[in-house]
Amino acid sequence: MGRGKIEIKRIENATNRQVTYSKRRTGIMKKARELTVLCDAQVAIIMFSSTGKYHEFCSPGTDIKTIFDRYQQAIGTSLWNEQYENMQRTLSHLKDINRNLRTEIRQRMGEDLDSLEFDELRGLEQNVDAALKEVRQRKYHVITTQTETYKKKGMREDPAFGFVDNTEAGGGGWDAGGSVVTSLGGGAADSMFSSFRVVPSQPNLHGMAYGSHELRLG
Amino acid sequence: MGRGKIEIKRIENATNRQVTYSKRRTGIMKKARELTVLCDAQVAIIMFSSTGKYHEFCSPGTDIKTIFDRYQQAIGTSLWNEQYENMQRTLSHLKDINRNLRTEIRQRMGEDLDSLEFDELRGLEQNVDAALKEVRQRKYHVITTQTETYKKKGMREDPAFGFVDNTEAGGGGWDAGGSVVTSLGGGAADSMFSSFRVVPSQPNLHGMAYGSHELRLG
DNA sequence: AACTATTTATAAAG
DNA sequence: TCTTTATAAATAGTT
Repeated sequence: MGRGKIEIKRIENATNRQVTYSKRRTGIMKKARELTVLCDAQVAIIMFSSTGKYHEFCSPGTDIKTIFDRYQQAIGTSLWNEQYENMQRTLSHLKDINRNLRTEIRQRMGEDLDSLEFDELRGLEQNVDAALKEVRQRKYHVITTQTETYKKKGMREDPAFGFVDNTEAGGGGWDAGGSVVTSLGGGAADSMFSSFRVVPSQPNLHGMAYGSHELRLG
Repeated sequence: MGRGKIEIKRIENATNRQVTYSKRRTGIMKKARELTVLCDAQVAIIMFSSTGKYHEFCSPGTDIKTIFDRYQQAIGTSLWNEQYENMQRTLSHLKDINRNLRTEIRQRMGEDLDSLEFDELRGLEQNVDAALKEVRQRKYHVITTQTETYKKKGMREDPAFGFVDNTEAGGGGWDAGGSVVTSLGGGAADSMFSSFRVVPSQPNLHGMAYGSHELRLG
């Protein structure tokens, strides 16, 4: 429809191509709008020109997201399912791990021991016993060092503590700062942390009140 | 363009509407195809008729998902950002919790104590000490019960163990079965589990080899 | 961007 | 739904 018939193949002249794109784009958008009104349909169009410019059309009364969600429903499978499901798998995997970690902590606190076999109990006992020795040793070391430090006043770092392993657990792609404070999923998970006070500047156990567990153990 | 001019407003006759929809839809799709070829453009179209039937067009050499990802990039903000970012927040939150749980476990094992203040060490010591007593008590209980059971042969559940708290940590929306086996994010996280053998049928600490920690504590 | 000869789309009819 | 056909609409080439 024009002064001459044209072959449907790429227009080599860039200017012509751009002009034709503009004209025909307008035409399509108009057609889409008409279709929407005449036939009570919903239409979503997205276009990218060869120069990278984008244009969109969407029937009034809805939006692109809605139409695409509906489309995904229609074809039965989310286009973004793969990424989404990957995250979901990662999430539930992390939850499983966390649940196990919590269980281990509880058991290391002397709780929830019912499910353990005798051999496991014996292993746990030995392990906790060894840990207790380590903690005591460290406590004595600290108190000794402190005393010496107070004596000398020459505040210098103890060489024995130079190698602190800062290896992180995560390592994935979604790192975020911040400390663990709020609840997640509500429920028993939180009770685990109810006795802890996390000090933001020192994300480890600083400020965690071990002593408060005495209430439970009492 | 037809035998008579028509007003652009909803066609009330349902049959006419459907016919017009069909014709014009075909027209738009053809135009889109031509635009794609002539102008080297990328076009994605999704339509829903008033009867709910859907039709799509997508430039060859690409697909709807690609065009929409590109579109989202173009407008600068993901249409599905909210859900996505929620998951990401949840993920990093879980990772934070996970890291803290691991740290607590290591400290309960007598490792990584350097960062603890004296008061924290004292609290930890008391807590581990109390835990040790609990574990020993439970161990003796088990060994006693076992002995009695062997004597009586009257295999019946011990009433004292009837109330096992099965409250779960998760409770969110993305539950999934499966046990914790594979790595997550690689790195130091895995070493935590290297000494555990998770028994799928019993997702807690059954089969976890506490004894193997002796290697570390040497 | 505007013009216009011509092609194309399509409304109505069969 | 498919074809026909008269007519409206779109647009290629031009200015």
